[in-house]
Amino acid sequence: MEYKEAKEKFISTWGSLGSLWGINKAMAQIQALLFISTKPLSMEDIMEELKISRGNTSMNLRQLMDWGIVTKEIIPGERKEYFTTEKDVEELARVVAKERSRREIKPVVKILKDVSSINDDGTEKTKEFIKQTKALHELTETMDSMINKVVNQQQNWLTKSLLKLFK
Amino acid sequence: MEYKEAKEKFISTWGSLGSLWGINKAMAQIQALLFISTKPLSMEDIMEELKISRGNTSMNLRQLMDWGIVTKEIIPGERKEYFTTEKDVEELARVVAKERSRREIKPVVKILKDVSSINDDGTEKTKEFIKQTKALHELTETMDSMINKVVNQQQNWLTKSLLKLFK
DNA sequence: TGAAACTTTCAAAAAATATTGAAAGTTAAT
DNA sequence: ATTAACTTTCAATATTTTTTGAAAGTTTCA
Repeated sequence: MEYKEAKEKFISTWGSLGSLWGINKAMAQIQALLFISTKPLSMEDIMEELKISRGNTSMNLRQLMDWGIVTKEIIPGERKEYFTTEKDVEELARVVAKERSRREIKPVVKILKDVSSINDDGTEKTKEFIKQTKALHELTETMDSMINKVVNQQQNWLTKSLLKLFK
Repeated sequence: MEYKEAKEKFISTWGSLGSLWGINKAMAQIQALLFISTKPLSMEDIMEELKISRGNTSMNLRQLMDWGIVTKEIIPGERKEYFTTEKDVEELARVVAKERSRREIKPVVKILKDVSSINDDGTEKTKEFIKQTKALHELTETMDSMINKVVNQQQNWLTKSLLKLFK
């Protein structure tokens, strides 16, 4: 396999994987492109490489910046804006996990807590509802706490310690 | 909050959360409904409660069965088919994690392995590509191995041991 | 075997989501 | 203050995904 083919395969795979980490295709592809680039890229560069429109590029770059994964790079003497992504995979994983926890898991934990706290009127269906949503609440909270613990560790802790632990 | 309101809130929250665990809204809602039900439900029951069509119900029940989360229950003397879901949250988490690993993570790990194995022609861009995709391959493989390790543990191991470890 | 009771399939329709592109907005240099 | 170089916004459009519903299929019982 040649560089060009491998690159295209990587970008498209990473793009379709977007759903797994909760972002859209273009967003994932832009990140993938920056991830393997040896230098910061301009909006033009990205549009050209991925064959997507200016508006699309602009909106998705903003979202990537909101996630904290991509940063603007100002190149002295240049008018254009350039972009780079976090190059360290573990830091990347940490940021993604943290954001998903904040955006998606925490709100759900809150709702599970609320709905599992309804008054027990003694009926079977209410008892079952409380029991099941409580169990879900506890599991979700445990998972979230795990994620956040991992996320707050030092560089390399993730691979080194966890791999030992689980292998 | 009354039972009815809590139930509706739970089902709709769980439904919109579907994306987090990689299934669609109707599928997640059917699972949620079965999860808090005190008895197996028929297709009619589900259609009625969730206000969705027969075809939709049938297709999504099949998918839930493919995932191994929902099972058909034959009630003696009844012509209709009834459905129940796995009621134990940890078993549920285990099944979901295992399926996602198999369906989504493993194929990606394979592609990452392939693309990171291209011939190093000595150019900077090829070197960067190999370095970055290798790092991603390793991380993804580590994560997947963790997930599978957790997934194969005994009942309760997840909550009891991991919580202690991370709290 | 016939027919009632039920489930599955799938083409068409609807809904949700992503993308475009051009106008409006911003910034920096002269 | 003007203009050139660039970015952002957003209504319109395209694409993808989900849902519907009716016809076809299956099963069970008499």
